[in-house]
Amino acid sequence: MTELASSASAPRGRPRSERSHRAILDAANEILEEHGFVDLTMDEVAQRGGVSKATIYRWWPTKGTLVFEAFTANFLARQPTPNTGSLRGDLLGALRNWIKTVKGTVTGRTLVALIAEVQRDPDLAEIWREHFVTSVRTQHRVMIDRAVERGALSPDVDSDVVLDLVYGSAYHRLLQSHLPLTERFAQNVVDTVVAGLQMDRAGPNGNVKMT
Amino acid sequence: MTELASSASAPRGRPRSERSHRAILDAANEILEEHGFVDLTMDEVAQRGGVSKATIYRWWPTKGTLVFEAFTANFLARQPTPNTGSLRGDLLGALRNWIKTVKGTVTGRTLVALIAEVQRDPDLAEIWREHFVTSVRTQHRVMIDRAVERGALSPDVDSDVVLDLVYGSAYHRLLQSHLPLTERFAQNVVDTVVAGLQMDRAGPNGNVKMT
DNA sequence: TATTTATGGTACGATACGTATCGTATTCTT
DNA sequence: AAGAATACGATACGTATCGTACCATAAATA
Repeated sequence: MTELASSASAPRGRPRSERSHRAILDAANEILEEHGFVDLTMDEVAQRGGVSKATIYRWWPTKGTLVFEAFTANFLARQPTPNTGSLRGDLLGALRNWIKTVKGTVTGRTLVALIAEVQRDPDLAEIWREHFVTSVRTQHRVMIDRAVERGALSPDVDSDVVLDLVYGSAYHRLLQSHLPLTERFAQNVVDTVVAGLQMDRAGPNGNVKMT
Repeated sequence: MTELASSASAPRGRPRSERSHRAILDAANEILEEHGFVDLTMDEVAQRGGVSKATIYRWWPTKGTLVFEAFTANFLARQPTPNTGSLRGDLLGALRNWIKTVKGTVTGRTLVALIAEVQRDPDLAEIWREHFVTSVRTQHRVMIDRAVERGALSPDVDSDVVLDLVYGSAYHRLLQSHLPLTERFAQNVVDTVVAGLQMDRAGPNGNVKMT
């Protein structure tokens, strides 16, 4: 990304300190665990990482972008896409993974805080959509594509709507906190969606014109 | 709330200025329209409302609570619960109302900002759940109860999950902005959910133990 | 009239983001 | 070896904005 012709010519000046890079991200993750996003201050990241604040701002324009990078790799690694042979099994497995990752965890609290921050910072919102939402959804969409390939699902099904139904309802409970993310909830959601999709192969999703 | 025995004894000192009360809420709504939640400052509310900042903080402990009150009545008034005689018609009508209210509007931007603020302020979160989420959901649940009464839906259906599916997916698109809130989206969501619920009267929601 | 409560005006404390400056360090180029 | 380019740590500062403190005054009751 930074330099495509890496072997041809090395960059001119002093190279970026990989040690500082890691120290900053590690410090950010530490503070996130201890205090959470709102009470994480850039001064503390600098102090604990043994770096200057100028160095942080040289590479991350805002607090949000820093926390985003500290968070993302960690989160994505915990979201493998299951492959159980059935749509129901895949969706339920994926939703269970997600719940386990976010429910009552630092990761979950940081996820919530980042979604909140995204609503306040348009620049971060763009990064969020392109580097988080898009990649997660691309991964998740595989489950639906496989079901179509197996012939278990009509190709006319709108995979975006399927993902919105499953994950939208889950994010809803995470953000509104009106009800807990239980195993029963996961099963009800997946069962209802899968039933709704398989009802008619031509499909409820073809009913678009029926008002 | 403030004084139950209103007729028996009037409160002792100078009464609250209803003029200032309204001026503060009006100013807040004005600024929300012009600048949005993040750039709304309490000083500007005070200045534009012709009141002192101390007066604002006497009645609203935080910026979030003030904006919440300025927003809520306005929003709730725009969310009537349709009664079309069918579950599909009701849910689709309600979802269309919601989309119309939030898509590309000041109300929508303020809703988003308040949900973000709720994630940062636990006190506001409690008010939000009790005075917004709960009342909206109570209203919406009527649509499902009516379907059960008509015999169109099993009483075993978990109405909370139904609401989470329909509104969760919609809030998901509002907050993540990955895809637009189109008419087609609304129809797909409602059709899939309704189909999933009616598939088997005993129901997908009875499948809880089947893993 | 005394007491109680609310108001407007304003100054101030606290916090924290993000910028600016400076001398120094590390690397490549010539 | 000298110079150019870039990164680094330290630190002070500007800026914004929330929320509090204090005052004299206004409006109501007892």
